[in-house]
Amino acid sequence: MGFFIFNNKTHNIFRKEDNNMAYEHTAIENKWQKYWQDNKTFKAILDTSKPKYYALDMFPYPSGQGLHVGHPEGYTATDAVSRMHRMQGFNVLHPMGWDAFGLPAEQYALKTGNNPKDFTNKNIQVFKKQIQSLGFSYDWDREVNTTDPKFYKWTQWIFEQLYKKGLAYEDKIMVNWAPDFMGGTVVANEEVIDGKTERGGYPVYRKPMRQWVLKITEYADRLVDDLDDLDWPESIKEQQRNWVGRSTGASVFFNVDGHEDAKVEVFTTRPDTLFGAAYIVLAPEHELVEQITIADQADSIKKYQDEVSRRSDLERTDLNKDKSGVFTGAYGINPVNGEKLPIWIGDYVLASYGTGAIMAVPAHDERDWEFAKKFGLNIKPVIEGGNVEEAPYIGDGAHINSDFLDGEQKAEAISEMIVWLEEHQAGEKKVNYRLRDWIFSRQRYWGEPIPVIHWEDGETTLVPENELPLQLPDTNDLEPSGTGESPLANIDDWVNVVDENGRKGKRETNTMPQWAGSSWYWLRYTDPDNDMELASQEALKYWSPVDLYVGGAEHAVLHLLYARFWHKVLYDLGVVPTKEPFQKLVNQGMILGENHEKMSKSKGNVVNPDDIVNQYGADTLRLYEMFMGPLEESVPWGEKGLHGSYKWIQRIWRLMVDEDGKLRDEVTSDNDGKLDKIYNQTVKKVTDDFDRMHFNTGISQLMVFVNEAYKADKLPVEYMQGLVKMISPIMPHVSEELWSFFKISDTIAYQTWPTFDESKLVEDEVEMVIQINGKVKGHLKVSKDLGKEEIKKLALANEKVQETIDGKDIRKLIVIPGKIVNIVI
RNA sequence: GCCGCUGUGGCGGAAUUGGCAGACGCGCUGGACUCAAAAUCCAGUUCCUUCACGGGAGUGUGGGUUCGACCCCCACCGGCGGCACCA
Repeated sequence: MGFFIFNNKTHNIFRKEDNNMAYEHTAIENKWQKYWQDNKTFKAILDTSKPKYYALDMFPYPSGQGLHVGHPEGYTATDAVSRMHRMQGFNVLHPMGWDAFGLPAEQYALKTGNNPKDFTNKNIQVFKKQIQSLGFSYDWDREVNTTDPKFYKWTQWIFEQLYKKGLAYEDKIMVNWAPDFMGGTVVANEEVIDGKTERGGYPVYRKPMRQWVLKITEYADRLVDDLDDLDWPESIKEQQRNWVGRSTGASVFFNVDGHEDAKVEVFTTRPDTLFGAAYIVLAPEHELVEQITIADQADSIKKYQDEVSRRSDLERTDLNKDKSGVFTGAYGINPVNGEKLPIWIGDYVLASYGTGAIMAVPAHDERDWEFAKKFGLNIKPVIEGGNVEEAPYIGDGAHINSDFLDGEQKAEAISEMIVWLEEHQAGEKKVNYRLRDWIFSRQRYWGEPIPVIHWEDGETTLVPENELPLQLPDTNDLEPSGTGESPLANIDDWVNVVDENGRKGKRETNTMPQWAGSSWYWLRYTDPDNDMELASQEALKYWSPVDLYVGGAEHAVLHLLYARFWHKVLYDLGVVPTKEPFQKLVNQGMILGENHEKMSKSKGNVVNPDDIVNQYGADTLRLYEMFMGPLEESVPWGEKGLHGSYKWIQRIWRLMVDEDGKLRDEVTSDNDGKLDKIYNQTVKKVTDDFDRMHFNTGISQLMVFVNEAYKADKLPVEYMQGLVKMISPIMPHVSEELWSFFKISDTIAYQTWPTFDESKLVEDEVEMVIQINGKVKGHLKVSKDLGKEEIKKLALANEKVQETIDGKDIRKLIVIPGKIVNIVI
């Protein structure tokens, strides 16, 4: 215990009367937030002489609920990375904005007769204030807002480019029609859960409707292949691959017996099992059904089709695993052996995937096997192994009953069959995708208007580029159209247009989905005020790509896939310089309630960040969220842990500041060397851990250093400055305040990140472990350069070792210099 | 059902290349300071056993590879997330 502790004790006596100089989080945080704002400390300026770093958060939807403690977790992580990079000499772009189109604002407006714009702007103000109270180093001059016409001008511009490239088209397609939802609207597949709308839980029906669709399928291969070069979590890449669902196989053509003009095309990933095909199944909606059905079966087929069309998706999949189907009476000819195969229809074959028709190989496919068992169809094995009467055999094996494929294994048989099919014009190699084109229109007011005009003569044109943005009309009187169109259909002034020749037309009343703005917003941050381009080439070249993108895993597929798609289209147009938008992606985990359950109002376990900031301060909240566990994991909130973080900040404060509010006398330029090793170790570990976003372990190393510093008599000023710098990415306010004691610079934000001296880390003596049969029996302090033989001798001479060996034979002796000796007896 | 992740003290979590399991924090226990409490500082804290010295067990379970396994391999069990008749 050094005199420093003693010193502290004596001062404690006076603390009761005078604790003015204690850590005052509110005053400090207000002071520095104002300083940063007034001085535009974090303004990012394009400067090609410096290396850039682009750290991005997924921008939030500014809901009326305000900020949740989950938000600051990811934000603090990117903020810490940004602050550290600034200190390491990078030119950092760290922006924030608002994904502000969306359903709640429109619902609110419909209910209350207000304008969604005002409501949204109010929510943004609340969100912004809350976010600013946490001290993030955003460049607020680059704030974007998807609902701002200056922003959505370019969303519309991108739509027009898609249209010109043939990637946006209108189609009458089956959509998810939710008549009870907001006066009737269409929702995307991904917004339907168990036959109900994701929000509100209204029933959803299939209905054909005119929709705008984006041809994302054209990019399917690139969306899969380009994942390989990205530094993303494997789970997210896997989800995207599954979503695109690329599968390689073959198309096989079956002629229909007695119908010269009819041909059934099936898709299969197992063309090698063609000799085992027992029957063919068409989706009930398949276009050939009517043509080939024989008169006797027509009634039952019709009845079945009606039945199926009334079934919801829920009944077709989840609830009904029982196979159903009806025989058409027609037969297909197996091209490889001329066998006649009965053609059935059944709803286990989906019209939307592949060709809507399959060849059934019941011996080697579970679904086909169930169907065949139920309807007593032939089950013929073509691969050895298993008993196909008992269960389908899915594994690999030698082919049998397969003519020229007999004896071959799966992979070989597949390629040989494809060669045969192509030679005989009976089929071809084929790649299929699960991914469907992206339904891009919504029947809503509060979204970007689709810049299209439908003229009375049937022509469809884009709104000319120089007339963009096509603004949403202001209105306080939103009415559901009731027809399935958006409320815009009621606003005659806006909908009806006349061109210079007197031709009449109507504007497209569909608007874009919420995904539109978020599919390109990160580009706008690079040059947010540009009226001529979505961003200048110079800015895009300098700042692209996003180096670090942090957000929740709930956007694993939709947002991140749509964003990649748009980015690739813009890349093809020469607008952006990189193939992919986000080089590194990190998903922060969820913050759970204290009861380990997801935070929700109904469970009463929601923590409001405002309360934490008031009681403990933003630095404590930031520290706690970074210390509570690995960023990627879901971790439960704990009030006790939060309090511990608060105490640690005060402990640092007291380490350096005395009761008179001055730097302690122990902080000195006189270095007695006692903290050399731990300090250099700390710089090394913290730099490394923060770099890898392992904040919890980096912070723990800083705690170790502080604990050591408390035991030291002298606190070298250089080390104290280094400490303040190292905590500044996590706790920026208190760091600025402590930094100001050194009177070096006004702000710590651009001070140089500490470096470590490697020579201070190596010790002349190392402690080695002596094990006997893998169990630790003793330790050995030796010179780090000592040779194996000497170590061996010393180890064997150890008293404890002698005792344990007790004259037994040594069977083996392993020496790893500097680490371990293991004696096997 | 399939795919991915995950399982370590009372709790959150460490262990970077296969080399002393449990860093750091919370909680708890004890001590110092105080009339007292709070705060602070110091020390201890995986479990079982022992007054103690010591001994034994131990990273979801069972096996394997290795001088040595939280770490690698095989099988199984539990938790979380995703997909789900995708041919």
